[in-house]
Amino acid sequence: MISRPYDEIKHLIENYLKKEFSLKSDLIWSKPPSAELGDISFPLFNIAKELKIKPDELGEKIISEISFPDIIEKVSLQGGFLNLAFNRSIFVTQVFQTILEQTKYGQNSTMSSERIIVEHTSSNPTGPLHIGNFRGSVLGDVLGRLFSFLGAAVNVRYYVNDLGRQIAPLVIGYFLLKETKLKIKEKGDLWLGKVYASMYTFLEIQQLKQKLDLLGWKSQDGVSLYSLDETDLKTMQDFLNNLPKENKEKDNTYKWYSKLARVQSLLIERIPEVYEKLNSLTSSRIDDLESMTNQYVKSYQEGKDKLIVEKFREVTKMALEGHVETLNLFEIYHDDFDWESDVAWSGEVQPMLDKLEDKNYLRHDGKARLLKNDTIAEELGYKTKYSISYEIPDSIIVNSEGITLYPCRDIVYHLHKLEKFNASLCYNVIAKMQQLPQLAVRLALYGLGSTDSADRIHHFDYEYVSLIGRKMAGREFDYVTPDELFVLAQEEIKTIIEERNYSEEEQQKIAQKIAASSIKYHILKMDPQKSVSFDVKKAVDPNENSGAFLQYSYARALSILSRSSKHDIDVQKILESTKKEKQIIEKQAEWELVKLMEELPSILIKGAKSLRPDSVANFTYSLASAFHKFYDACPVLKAENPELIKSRVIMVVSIIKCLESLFEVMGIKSLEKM
RNA sequence: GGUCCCGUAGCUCAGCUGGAUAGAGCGUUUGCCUCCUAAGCAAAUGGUCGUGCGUUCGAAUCGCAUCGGGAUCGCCA
Repeated sequence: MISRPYDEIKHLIENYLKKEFSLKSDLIWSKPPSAELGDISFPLFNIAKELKIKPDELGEKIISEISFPDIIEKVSLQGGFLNLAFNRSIFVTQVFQTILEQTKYGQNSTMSSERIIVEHTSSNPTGPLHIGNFRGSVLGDVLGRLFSFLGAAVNVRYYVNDLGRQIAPLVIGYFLLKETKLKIKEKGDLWLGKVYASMYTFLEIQQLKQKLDLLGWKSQDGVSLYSLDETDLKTMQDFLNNLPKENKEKDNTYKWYSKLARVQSLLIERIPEVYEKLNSLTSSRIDDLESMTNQYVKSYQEGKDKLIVEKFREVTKMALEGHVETLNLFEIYHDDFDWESDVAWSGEVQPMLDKLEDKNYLRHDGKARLLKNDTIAEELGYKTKYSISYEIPDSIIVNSEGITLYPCRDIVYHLHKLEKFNASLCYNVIAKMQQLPQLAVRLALYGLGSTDSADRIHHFDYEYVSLIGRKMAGREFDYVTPDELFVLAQEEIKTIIEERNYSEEEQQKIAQKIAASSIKYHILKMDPQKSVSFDVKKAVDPNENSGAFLQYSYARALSILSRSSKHDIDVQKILESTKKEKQIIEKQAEWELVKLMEELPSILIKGAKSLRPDSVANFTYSLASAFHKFYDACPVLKAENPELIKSRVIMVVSIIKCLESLFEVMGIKSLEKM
């Protein structure tokens, strides 16, 4: 356990109060609003009330009866607050020693008894990652790093959703193009995103046309089933307008029609080559895309048709490779990849459904099956346990075609997920949108009797990211990818570096590292629960975001050390002497910096326990900021006297260690020069 | 309509196990490189913490109500 000066003092007073007054509640410490009042403060109101004494009287008693250790220099009482000031020299000597004696400052074994799975990203292999799901990647990555820094065994997994119905049109389109020997000139996942957007639109247009046919609209002869040409648009509009108002389908169909017309023209504008080429291929080669899609999905789910399996795997692997490439740019890595299709082929889905059926936890609606979420939650005490008082809606897990839906595989997957790593905890870093399906999985596990497993699985949810003024939509090929942000950020950064004397190669390297950390930091620093409207300009602006600010503080610190020999200062020697000598604090900037450095270990623990990786990011910012202030206010190598030089050199070494730990936790690369 | 999340400075956000005068960055204005990297520092500007009521010695923080924004609620994941 970490012993902090703050905690020591707290325990000292607390123990006194417990012994003398048999105090029951905990003592709380806070920071005084201004430096003159001291460094640590105890509001006495609550406990004074419990002990039935006036706050000031209690304060007097504490002051007169406790003999404070040397580290406390001043004790005072002010309006019910007991304020204490540290002896800066003793405090700093102690902090420096703690920092220097650890290989990695802040690393500890708080979580060493845990084995934790972090599942993150798990994006659909239908296109590139975009900043929406990338937010999950960043959060999951840092969460994993944090747990691992605190001693937990961490296993980072990616669940590949390769079975979704939406993959089939992509696979169909991909092979239509492949047969034409078309060369792919861009990143695979981006390419697939274009194919997916096109094919899905064709499918929807077909469905719309069929729907309108049912309502009595007649499509023209010789017009493609998969596109809305001008005559289509006109006759559809007229037809829909002339439908009687009371027709229930009218409004929705009209909306659908308008949306598709818009999407079609958007895609023609954005990705003309792919869209038009695929349109003609699909029109001439495929009679009925919808039934082909269903056939493909069914066949892949069964996994018996080798050719189909190969086709799906080829496409999904291509997408996945693209995702991994993107993630690696940002120092984000996975240990294992689990394929949804493997879960389906394990043959365990049907027995699982049967079991739920036997226990009467499924509701039938035609061929469709619904999980009786509320019944399970009620009967098995889930509602009481997690104090849920509202009614949980049922979830569809098998559709009316008899096709099992995503949650079915997810349930089976989760039955085994914990075993795969012998995990004590599992965090699924998944968008908030998935709240209900995630709850359904847990409830299904309850229903299946795996209560213990269910309780160890947590949905770490984060809000979605939108672009300013619009939503991101894969089906409209409208999203911002981390890759393009990376390129933009690099360009911005290069304009700054150009003024310095770096070689082309160095420039490139530096720009890459800064771009990656800046984007990552920009996303990480925000509360996961806040929905974000993403401003590309701001994400990429080196002045706006502070990823560079952090790296700059590190580079500045290193640069001081690298110049030490020129000033005849032997850093190694100074470090060796720290155990014997007392350190000096002269200026306020130094004092603020030391106090922050002292907090680092507890910030990490708090961040991990409260599942707030963003708090680590924001702390790092404060620390870097305090260092910049120190840098400006306190010359190190040219300090007034040798003692001060020593203390400040140790300060620099300490801040470097602090930043190294924090960078490791956030997956930010440090730069020696920038 | 039910459920969940969010409303803090012109903009983007910290602060929320209740604590003293609510903090950063961007923006606007002004200083600081003969001195360890100016991607920095210092200063000015800017807030009835959505609104109301309640609990409390004390509320941005807790409770209730209300308004506004977002997500989700039977066949997509």
